[in-house]
Amino acid sequence: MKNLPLTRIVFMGTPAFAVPALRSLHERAQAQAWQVVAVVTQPDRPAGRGNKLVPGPVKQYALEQNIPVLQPASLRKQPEIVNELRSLAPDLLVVAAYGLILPKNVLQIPTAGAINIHASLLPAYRGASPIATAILDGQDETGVSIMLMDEGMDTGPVLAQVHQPIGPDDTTASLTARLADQGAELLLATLPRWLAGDLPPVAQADLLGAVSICRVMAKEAGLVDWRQPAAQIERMTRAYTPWPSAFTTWRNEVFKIWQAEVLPGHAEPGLIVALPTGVAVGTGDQLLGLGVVQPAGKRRMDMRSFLNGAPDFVGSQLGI
RNA sequence: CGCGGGGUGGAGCAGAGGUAGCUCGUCGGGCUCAUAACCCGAAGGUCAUAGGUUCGAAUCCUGUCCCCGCAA
Repeated sequence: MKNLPLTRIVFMGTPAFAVPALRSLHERAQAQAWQVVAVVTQPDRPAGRGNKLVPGPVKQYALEQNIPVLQPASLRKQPEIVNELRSLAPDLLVVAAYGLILPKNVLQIPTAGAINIHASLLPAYRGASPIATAILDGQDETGVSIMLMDEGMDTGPVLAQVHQPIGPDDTTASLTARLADQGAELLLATLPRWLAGDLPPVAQADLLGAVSICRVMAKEAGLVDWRQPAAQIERMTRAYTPWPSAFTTWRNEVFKIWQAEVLPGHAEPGLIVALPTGVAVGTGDQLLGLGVVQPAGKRRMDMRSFLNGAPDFVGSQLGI
C-alpha cells in the first residue's frame, strides 16, 4: 500500500467554481492514491476599492493547504513555466475555469492527459460563460461535462456528463455553486475509471445537441433596453447576478435591478407605474415588476424600502 | 494613496450651528367580508466612532472603523 506510485496531479483553475474540484481532489488524495503536486492559477489582480492585489479563491485554498502555487501571466510567453510544469512530472492535468488557453506543449506534458470540467452539456455552450448564457437563453436545464482537452476551445471528447435543472429563480451565482459541487462529484466518480483505462471518451460529434459558443461577458451586456420583452429582461437580472448585474439609469445614475418578475399589463418602455401589488416598469411587451433594486451608492434593497425613501419614483422614467 | 457616494429610531430617506422630521414597519384601539385600505393613539434615536472648534454641533475641522457605485 505505502509503496504504490502516486498519480501526480497538477490542478489549474482560478475562481470559486474551481474550488470544490480542487478540494475534492486534495481531500481524497490519500484514499485515491493520488496527489495534487501543484496548483496553477491566474496572477493576483488588482481588485476592489484601493486596487489592492487580490488572490483568487483557488490560490487562497491552495495556500491554506500548503500546495505549491504557480501564477504565470502567460503560458506561451513564459517557457520557463512550461519547463517547471514538465519538471513536476504530472500524470494528469485537471483544469477548471483556469482562464488561459493551454498550448499544445503544455497539453502534452501529462502522461494521462488533461481533463477539463466544463459547466455545460457539451457540445452546447462551449466557451467562457456557459452558466450565464444558459440562463439568459431561458434553458430549463444545463449540466457539467468532464472532458479531455485538445487544442480547441472546449472541443475535446467527453468522459462524463450530468444534468442540472435550472429553476425559475436560479441566478448565475446559485447555479454556479451547484454546478461546481456537482462537477467536483462527477470528477471524483470519473477519474479513477479514466486512470484505470475503463472509460472510453466520446467525441462531441456523437453527442446529442447542437454546438453553441458563448463568449466572455461584457459589462455593457447588463444594460437594460426597456424595449425588449419583459421576460428577456427578467432573465438578464438572473443571468447577470452577481456580475455585471442588470442595470439601467435613474436620474443619470446607475440603477441596478437584482430581482424582477413579468407581470401582465403594458406601459411605455422604461416608465415606472404603480400597481396594487407594487411597482412595475413598462417594457417592449408586458410589465416588469421590480422586486429588489440598488441605487448608486446604496446597498441593494427591496422595492418597498426603496419607495419609502424615493416617493417620486413612480411616474419617472428609466433608461435612455 | 485610482475616482466617487454614504453611515440619523426596526427599514428607506430628509435635515446642514440652537438638543431631530418624513414614509414604511412595530405595539394598542377602531372600522371592514376583505386588502401593501382607512381612522385614532403609542413606543422607539448617546444622529458610526474618537478627539477638536463653539455659549451651543447630527450639522464645522481632524483621525479611525464600516457600507456602496465606478474603474480594474
